[in-house]
Amino acid sequence: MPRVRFAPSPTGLLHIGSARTFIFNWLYARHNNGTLVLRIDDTDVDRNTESSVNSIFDGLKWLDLGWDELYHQSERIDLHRKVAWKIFEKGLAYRDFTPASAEESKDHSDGPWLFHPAMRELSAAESQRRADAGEPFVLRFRVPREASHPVEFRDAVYGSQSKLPADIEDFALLRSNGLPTYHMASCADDIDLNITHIIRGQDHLTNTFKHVLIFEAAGAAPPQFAHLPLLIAPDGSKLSKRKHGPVVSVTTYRDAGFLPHAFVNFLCLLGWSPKDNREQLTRQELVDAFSFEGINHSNAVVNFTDADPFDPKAVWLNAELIRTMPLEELAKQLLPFVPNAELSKMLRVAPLIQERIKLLSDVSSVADFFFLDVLAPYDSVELIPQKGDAAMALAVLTRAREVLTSVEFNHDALDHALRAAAQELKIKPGQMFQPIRVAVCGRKNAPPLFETLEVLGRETTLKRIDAAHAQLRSAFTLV
RNA sequence: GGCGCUAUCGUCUAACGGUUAGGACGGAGCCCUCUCAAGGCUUAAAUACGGGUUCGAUUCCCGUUAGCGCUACCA
Repeated sequence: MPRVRFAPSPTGLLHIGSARTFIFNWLYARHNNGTLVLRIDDTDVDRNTESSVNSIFDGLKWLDLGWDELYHQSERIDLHRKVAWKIFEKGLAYRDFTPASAEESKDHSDGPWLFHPAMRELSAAESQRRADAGEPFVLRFRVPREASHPVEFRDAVYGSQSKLPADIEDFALLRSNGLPTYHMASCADDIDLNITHIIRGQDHLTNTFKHVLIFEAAGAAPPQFAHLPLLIAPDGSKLSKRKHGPVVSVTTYRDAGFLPHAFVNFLCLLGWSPKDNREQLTRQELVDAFSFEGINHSNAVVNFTDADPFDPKAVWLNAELIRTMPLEELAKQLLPFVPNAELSKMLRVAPLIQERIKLLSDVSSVADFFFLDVLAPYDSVELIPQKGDAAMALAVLTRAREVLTSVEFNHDALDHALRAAAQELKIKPGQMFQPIRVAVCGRKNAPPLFETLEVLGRETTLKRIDAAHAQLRSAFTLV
């Protein structure tokens, strides 16, 4: 049974790239009947924040996928240290007493910095003596320099990888404050938690050589690796909160009214494909179709602009899902996006807007007039129908008021009565409907008229027609 | 600078050496229609560049260019 892990570091809001890594881990685990471990990588005490941890949980819970086991790396530091010193005892790591302040002298301009020769060659006795004297040091991995054969591993996505030791620096295992580095903590935990597959972003591909070295030094077989192409911005740069703002954060999508599954579906299509032209997949279909073979090698652009912060494909996927939702479910989901709305009302509004909204939050701009007591001000010109004038609008409203006072408020009755009224006035149905629509909705673009009136009811309808009538008369000083 | 990864329509992607290079989103147009949507139909749009290998390269190899990543006592 495979065991995979998602290991976010809580240094900010949950990033959509992290969310995708989580999703791919989840898919792999579910596809293979495995276990998904959530591990909070919080060893960097200076940068970790409580709110960031909360943001991660908020985001992951919203995705509604779940996980099987939970660990906090900060509670496992003793284990990390133990493994580090085990590696030291094997002679595969050494103390480096170079002060942190001298680290800037590392020369990167001409090839990579590899190690401080004097420190790497320090005798065991001398090393021990200085440590006993309380001199601070970092514990560095002793990358084998004699061996000329490369470090190798096979990535499930990118294939065979190899790197010469001459290109790998003696990286740190333990910091001078005694805390493990990311590499040390991560590998020690992966070993201890029996992780069989590490699925993570491609930014770790070159780090993996170090990790292979650690696994071997610790006497453990390296797990399988699968690196994912990165998510990038339209300009090709990496997505960053500082540069691209809220679009990189999962909670932004939640707050904008994305359905969790639409978001998951969208993210899956970034860097992975089922290879059979399917775009909309259910959760189960994703689980069934997922494999490392379907993962691409090149970075994927999340297509957003300043004007349009969400990738159009994500929006489309969301709209498609909204259209196929059961109405009761849709109404419930819509409720939080309209202040003071009641479920009973929303249940009647939902069918009218189901195919007119792309995001749940659109309800507030598309259906606001159903929930308002008094309409927001609108331009009287809007009341004037196509190829008509103010007089026509006034005539329509006058006649409409008469008709709507007596007609039964259901779709067919309204349909017949209003069309008949149009015929009487010798105008087109469209010319009849527009002034009424604007009068009751406050705008030209709205759901179909008869259904709308039905939901609004006679009282509100007449009140708004009267208001429009009065507004029109004063605006055009008509009799 | 060194090392690594990558390169198909604007974007996401398909095409185990042989296709009129396919699909989706978005765009444009038409139809439907009480507005807006939804739906239907049509359409524009791509193999980064240069060399090989081959009867034949989007596909394999090399180079160039470009992008990204790593090169921390961050993760």
